[in-house]
Amino acid sequence: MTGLGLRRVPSLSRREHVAEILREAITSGRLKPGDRLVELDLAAELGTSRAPIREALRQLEQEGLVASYPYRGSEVLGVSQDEVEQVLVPIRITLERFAFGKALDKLGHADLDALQVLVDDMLVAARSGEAERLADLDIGFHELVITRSEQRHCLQMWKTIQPRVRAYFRRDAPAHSDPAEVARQHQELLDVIRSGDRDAVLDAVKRHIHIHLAPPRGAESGDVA
Amino acid sequence: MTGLGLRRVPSLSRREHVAEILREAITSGRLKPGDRLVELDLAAELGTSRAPIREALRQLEQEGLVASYPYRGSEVLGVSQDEVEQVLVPIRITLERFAFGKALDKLGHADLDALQVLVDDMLVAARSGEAERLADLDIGFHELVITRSEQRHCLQMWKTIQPRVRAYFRRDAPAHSDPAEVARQHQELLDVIRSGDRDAVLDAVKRHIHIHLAPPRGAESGDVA
DNA sequence: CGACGGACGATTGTCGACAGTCGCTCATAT
DNA sequence: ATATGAGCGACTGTCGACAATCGTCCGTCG
Repeated sequence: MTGLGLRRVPSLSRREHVAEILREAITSGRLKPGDRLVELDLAAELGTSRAPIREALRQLEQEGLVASYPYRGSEVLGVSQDEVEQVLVPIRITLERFAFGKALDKLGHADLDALQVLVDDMLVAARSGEAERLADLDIGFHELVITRSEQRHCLQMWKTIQPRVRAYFRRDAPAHSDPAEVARQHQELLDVIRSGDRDAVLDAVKRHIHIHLAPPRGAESGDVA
Repeated sequence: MTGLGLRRVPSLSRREHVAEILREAITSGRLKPGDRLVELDLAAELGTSRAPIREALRQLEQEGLVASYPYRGSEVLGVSQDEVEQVLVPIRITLERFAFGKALDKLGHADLDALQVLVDDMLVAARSGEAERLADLDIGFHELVITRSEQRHCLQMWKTIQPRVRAYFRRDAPAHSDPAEVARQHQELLDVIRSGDRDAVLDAVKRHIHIHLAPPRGAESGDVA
């Protein structure tokens, strides 16, 4: 009975709530790679039974944040730089190019305004040094467009890989770019979207993600090894 | 009580078993897009309780084969041609290029022999018209290499998208290429792997998947719309 | 005759209990 | 002292029951 931070909100299933909490704890670094996840402990902590916990763990497993071994429990996973740069970033580009292309015709004025608000907020967050909030806004920007694309498989895959990317950058990557620059990049992208030039958008998305996630570190080339 | 096709095999958890059965039913087309999945029915059918069923459904949901709506159940999803060609294929290429690159140094003689056996079997399957078996061998070939790459995130993502690709081709795509050609393509790829030339392998993988999954249908280009 | 609203059936979400498995400890024998 | 293996906790896997929710059917009222 308890309910430690758990609200009686009916709009969000318990499982979704649990997954959210755990995902946040992992991507934020509060739970580190190698940490063990004991179902009973988590259930007690979140004031629920093990059933929702187990289902949430299955989901996090598919997201690559957690690994489970039969009868031996689950642990938090790490993410390698190679994986992020050579796999996750290209996949994100593929997904977003497809989604942005599909979304172009469907973005209305209200959507463009909402995107502009997000960008404006980014600037505010950047100035006041709220890194967490900046990251949330960044994610919100992309997620809004992908949602508008009405490609649910695409959105779902994006949500699947996103937490891993975020976990990597929050845990292992040093602050990699000027916060204000992040806001500026999104403004640029939004401007291109407004132009309606499909090819330009696809190209901008590619550059945007590359710049944003994998800033040039010098000339690395012999990476696959 | 019963146990309709359910073995007391302890090596495979019930959940994994359920997921396997459902995945097969969906990719084979026995369950069609729009079909409803009722937990209690599935549980009865598979001689188990709802718990493993639910966890399996969560997994299939992440794989994009089914969708669930709170308090309203789950249904089988369809896969569009656009999604396969513009999203799943590029993602598969990204994943496999990365994995094959990583696996190159780790493939021993035994592995190469195993791959050769698979290719030989493909030829047999192709000749006797066993399409199912041919597809299984195809998947086995790629999965073996990816497993050897020892990139578990990569393997897991591959397993996540693979069922969708298979479902699409089994359901909606007409027999798209000569069975014998499939075997030949893999022989070629294996030969390049044997050569050890990394760049050649990466290039071969790209071509292999493109050819195999998206045979030229003429000149389509205005697709994003 | 059509709109509204409560009751019902079907199905999902959650819970607590029990069974099975794993790793470790500790007594025993060599 | 070391190897062995039975016993024991701690935990996960599974089950059956109960609570919550949705869609629909049907009776009532305008």
